[in-house]
Amino acid sequence: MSVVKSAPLEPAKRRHQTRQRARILAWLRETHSHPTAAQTHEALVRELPNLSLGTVYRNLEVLVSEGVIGEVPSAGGGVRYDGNAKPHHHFICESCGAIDDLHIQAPPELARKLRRARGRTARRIRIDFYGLCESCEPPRLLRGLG
Amino acid sequence: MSVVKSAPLEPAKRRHQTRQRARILAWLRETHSHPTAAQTHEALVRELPNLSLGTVYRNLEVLVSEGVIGEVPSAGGGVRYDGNAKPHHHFICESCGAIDDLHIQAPPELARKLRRARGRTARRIRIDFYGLCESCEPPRLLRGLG
DNA sequence: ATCTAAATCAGGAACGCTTCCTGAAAGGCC
DNA sequence: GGCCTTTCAGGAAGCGTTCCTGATTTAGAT
Repeated sequence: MSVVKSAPLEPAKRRHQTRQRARILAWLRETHSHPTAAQTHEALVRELPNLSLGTVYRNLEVLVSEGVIGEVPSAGGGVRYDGNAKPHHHFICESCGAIDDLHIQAPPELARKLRRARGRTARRIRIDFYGLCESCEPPRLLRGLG
Repeated sequence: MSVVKSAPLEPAKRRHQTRQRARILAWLRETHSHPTAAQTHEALVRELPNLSLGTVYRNLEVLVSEGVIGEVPSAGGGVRYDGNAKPHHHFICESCGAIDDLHIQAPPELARKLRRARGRTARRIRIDFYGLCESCEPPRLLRGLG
């Protein structure tokens, strides 16, 4: 048996703060798009010339696990990241794949419906609206002439 | 310039019906889980010994584009397939990843909120509830003693 | 400021899932 | 049955992600 070390209370995990992670988070927050890991790397490699793609992946993973950023499963199967940690929903363009944040609340009715249907409680509800964004929507003239 | 062929009206696309595609669809429908392409292949390769994984991918893609089955972007980043084409939503267990179909309707209020917030119309709304499924939920005795 | 141990990094190799390519087989239509 | 097209199996190629290595950076103590 091993003796329990009387170490001082320590946080879940000791983390160093690094320039790389700080820049990744900052850029993710000032960007309103929802970039992939590769896009994040591409955007930052100018100011951190030897930032490696692996580092980007690792740090995105860390930030997600800390709940500082969010993941958005995107259309093409890839994962995208979202610098906005506050719960919100998305409008996703079926044509160009653009993702737009929606700051609307899920109606409490939904939680009730779930409880009725399954007796379960949702810790989180995610709502994705699919449609055509403003740029991809064909102009009215071509649509509703009849 | 080329002369326009006076071909008879033909459906969107002419498709052969094949045993492979039929079995993939049938199995997807009788399965209540939401399998990946690999799992689908694994399940069918017994009765169709030289079914190739590429064929599974191609046919799943065809069935999705026809709207006969649905895609469910799953937690691990992979894509899962859903033999149930009728629109429905999902309850996803945060612990074990199980996906359960919910046959509830999105409240019309949601479409209104979207219109108010962005002036867009949703062709489809996806709602994912995240929580703990029955098997993963800790028993009441351990929870609410206080 | 210097030193030390642990965390993190860059770079590249390895891995797994998905797509693409080819010749062969089966389906649909006459 | 005969012909043309679609679909198939199998394998190679492609792409995104994870893993591995030794080198570097960080935080905290001296």
